[in-house]
Amino acid sequence: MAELLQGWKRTHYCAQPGAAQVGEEVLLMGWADSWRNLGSLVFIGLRDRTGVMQITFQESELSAEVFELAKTIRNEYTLAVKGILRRRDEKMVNKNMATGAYELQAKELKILGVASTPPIYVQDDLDAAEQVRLKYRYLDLRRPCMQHNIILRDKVAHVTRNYFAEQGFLEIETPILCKSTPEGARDYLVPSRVHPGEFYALPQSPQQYKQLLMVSGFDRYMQIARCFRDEDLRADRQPEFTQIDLEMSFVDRDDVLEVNEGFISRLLKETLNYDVPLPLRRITWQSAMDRYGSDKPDTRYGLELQDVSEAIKGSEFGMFADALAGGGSVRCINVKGGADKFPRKKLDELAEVAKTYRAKALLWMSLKEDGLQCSFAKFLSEAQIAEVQRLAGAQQGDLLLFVADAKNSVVYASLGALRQEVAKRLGLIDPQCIDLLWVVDFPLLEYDEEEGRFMAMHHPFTSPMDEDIDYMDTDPGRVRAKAYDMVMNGNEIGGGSIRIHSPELQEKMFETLGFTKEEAWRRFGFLMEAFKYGTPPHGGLAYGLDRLVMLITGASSIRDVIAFPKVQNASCLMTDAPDVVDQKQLDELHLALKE
RNA sequence: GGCCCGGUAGUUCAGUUGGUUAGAAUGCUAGCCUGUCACGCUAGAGGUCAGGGGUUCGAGCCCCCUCCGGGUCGCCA
Repeated sequence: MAELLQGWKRTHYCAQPGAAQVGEEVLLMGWADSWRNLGSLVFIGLRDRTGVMQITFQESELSAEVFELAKTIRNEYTLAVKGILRRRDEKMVNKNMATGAYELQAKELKILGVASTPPIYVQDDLDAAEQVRLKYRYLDLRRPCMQHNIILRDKVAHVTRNYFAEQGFLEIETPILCKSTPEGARDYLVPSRVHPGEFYALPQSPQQYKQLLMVSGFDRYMQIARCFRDEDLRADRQPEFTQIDLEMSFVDRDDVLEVNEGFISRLLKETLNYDVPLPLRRITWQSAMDRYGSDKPDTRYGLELQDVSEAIKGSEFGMFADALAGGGSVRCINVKGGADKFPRKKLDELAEVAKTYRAKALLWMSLKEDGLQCSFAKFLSEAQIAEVQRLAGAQQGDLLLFVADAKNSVVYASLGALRQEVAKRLGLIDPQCIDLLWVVDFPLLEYDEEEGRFMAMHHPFTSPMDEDIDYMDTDPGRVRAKAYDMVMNGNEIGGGSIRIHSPELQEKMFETLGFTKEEAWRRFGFLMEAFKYGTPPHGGLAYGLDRLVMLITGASSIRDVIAFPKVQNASCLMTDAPDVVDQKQLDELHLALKE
């Protein structure tokens, strides 16, 4: 039977008592982490979020009633124990335990909650399937490593609020029930009871609200904001996630970057005691793509891409000729000393990686001791081969991996992925290294073949660069944006831009995106209307808080840093959401389900 | 929507060429034990082999479908 507290008050957390409390009465509350019954001596490990303290129940020192009760304790029982803190004898000290030099000699005991046999062990070395962990998430979260992640997440939130408050930012909440907007991710919709047939949307981000706050004069805004996107999940993507969202007025790009460099440096100092060298390196989007094949390059290792299109020009090799004729390119990476490390079978595995990203094939050139091996040597002259090797900086023992495609996006994506794969396989990544940089000068627009029009690469409120505005009519693909991403170890941890603050330019942007004037006003009229009443130049940035905490804790999925995450099909294994609802609820919302 | 991997005691797994009553560890239950800390010893309970269908004398194992979980491409302004 569960007992009541009846006035008992905890004096310490489990890991707190030490030399200062020896000989004193201490009252701890927590969960039974372990139990060992030696007959007339019972040991209980008592756990709370700070750690574990050993409790001893000695039959000779206790009333029969208390001792009998102690013998019934099993794992995960919730307990309150009153006792005297003892220093353990030298030979009984447990060096594997933070509190191993002490133990609590119990005098009184309350079993506050009994526990059924837990479906998972509440231990760090648990290897249960994630499916089981998520069904019993409340137990999974008792494990010290999970407690650590969640507590560190709290710390990140604290440092964030403190830093931005010091910088004069105001924390302002924005609505969760919003207006659905086209462009961007699929919205989660909420039906309106009062307005039959109409829907709210959950925010994909507070983007438009924070811009309106700039119009209102709250010139520095921040919010730890929940965002929702109805798209497929990944290890680092959940349907609801948290952003550290910022916006500033009367600033240009460098002002935003500077404030945020201060933030990331403070954050990594206070969480990991890591000193970030400032200012952060900046690399243009174009150069990130050319050198690393990615707009979020991991620059902890080399393996840079090299364009060899010029060298192979004129080759009759179909794959090369097609790539160049189609406006694409042939590029390679040089795996230094890789000639002997990738036998045919492993090259085939790498080819599979490349093919995932739509590369038609992976071509290779291996500079082995006993001569050149190359999948396309017969199509090139000796001079061309020599030139390829020169461009790639190839030496004896190196392995060159090539992708040729008429679409540069395929060449970039597949070689970018190969860089990562090769680096992982060869152990080129120093796990201690933290690599931070800005990627700047993103294209404003990118052409979408399916839609047959230009789409905003970032979002439609992003400002073009001043000197590129004129190209919006003549050559939209060439316009660069005042957009920037912060990248950490090959992960995009934050992104933002200077926004358009002129109603005319905003209208022009919608026009370029193929909106009619009417449509643009219907969807975004409130924003363009607002811009007519005196709008400061403004810009901001948003960090993915979950991703940031994942990187800081070293977790392999953001699920491990979110208390109650969803699984791949966006359901919750613990609550079984989403679920069917009563017909009455549907009727009230004027909804009929499709047969 | 596509591709890949997985689902066998509470948990983690093994299960040979398709062949008797599906095993191990751990956890759990009961008993013994005053210094355990992966406690030990003794005994015991515990299975919809994810679900459905098929092939076969016979299916955990082979085939088909479905469900569930993971990774990934598309998607994610």
